[in-house]
Amino acid sequence: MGKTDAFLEHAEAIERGLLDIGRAAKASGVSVKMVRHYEAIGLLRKVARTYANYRVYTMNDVHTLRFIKRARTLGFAIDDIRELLALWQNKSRSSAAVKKVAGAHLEELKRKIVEMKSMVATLEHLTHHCHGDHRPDCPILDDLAGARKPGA
Amino acid sequence: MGKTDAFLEHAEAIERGLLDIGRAAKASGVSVKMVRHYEAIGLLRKVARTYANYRVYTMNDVHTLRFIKRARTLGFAIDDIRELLALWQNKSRSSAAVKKVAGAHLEELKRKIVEMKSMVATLEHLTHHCHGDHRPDCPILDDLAGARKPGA
DNA sequence: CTGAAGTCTGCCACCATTGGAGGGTCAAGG
DNA sequence: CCTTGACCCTCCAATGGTGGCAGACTTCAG
Repeated sequence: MGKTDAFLEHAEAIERGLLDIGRAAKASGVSVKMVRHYEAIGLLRKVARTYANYRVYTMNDVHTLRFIKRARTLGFAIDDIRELLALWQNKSRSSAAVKKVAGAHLEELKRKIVEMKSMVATLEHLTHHCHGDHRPDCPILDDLAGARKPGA
Repeated sequence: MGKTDAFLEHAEAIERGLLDIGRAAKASGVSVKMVRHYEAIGLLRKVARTYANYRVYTMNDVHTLRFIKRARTLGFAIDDIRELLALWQNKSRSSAAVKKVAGAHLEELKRKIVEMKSMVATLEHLTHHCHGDHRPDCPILDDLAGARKPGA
């Protein structure tokens, strides 16, 4: 508070343990592109800049980026992550609120898996019955064309 | 060939068993929007028009739309469908070519399922250990924040 | 001083689909 | 004839998350 906020020259910032965007990206596993993007959409605070307008990150920012990265890896959507970040930073949160977000995502994942498994089942059935040779006859195309098992 | 191609007035077209886009959409299960889109990207031929510039579809077009619809339901990408449609319409195709497209898609689906299952496993583990009550302590946030089982 | 590597902003592309704006057309009924 | 409502038309934009490129500037090492 007392000290001026905008000291900030690149070399000096690095010396003081701060990171430029490249280092922050490497340290968090998020691409430089996405680091900027997350800032643009308000997932990450607007970070400080050097005189040359370079972004300057603290280790705290890197933690946030890692949090985002991990959440993305678990398939959370950006808006979910926005909420999770808010909960993370809110020390009077309830774990129920967190569990609710995770639970909804979990259900969505399961729903999608069921859907894809159904596709897989159908496709495996069809490919199993497809000769896969030089001849044109193909149950896969028959199915797509709407032929429903002529024998059944 | 002999007869002029562009008779085409709306009422007459309908009488002759042709369909306007709304009917074609309903008959195929594809939305009106997407019917136009599929034409725009060359998945469906450029259909004829009435004098008033309304699109006119044949039952053949409806079959194609159903084919596309079914393929999308099975998760095929547009470019895959483009290829499948070409194979469908090519009577000297080899079933092997069809099987190859389906097989690649199948593998991709399986890959995604494995990926999502891994997410589900992690999330279920975490939510299982989350109290989900008024207290702030939450293993889900701990995981996202990078805390790796302090006990282990 | 020069060159390479890093950073800045801004814009476009992907994929499939939906939505809207702003207009024309068709059919039914007054 | 005129209105009304349900169609249809085209064009444009947005979604979500990421990558890529262009043109300009900065930094740092040789």
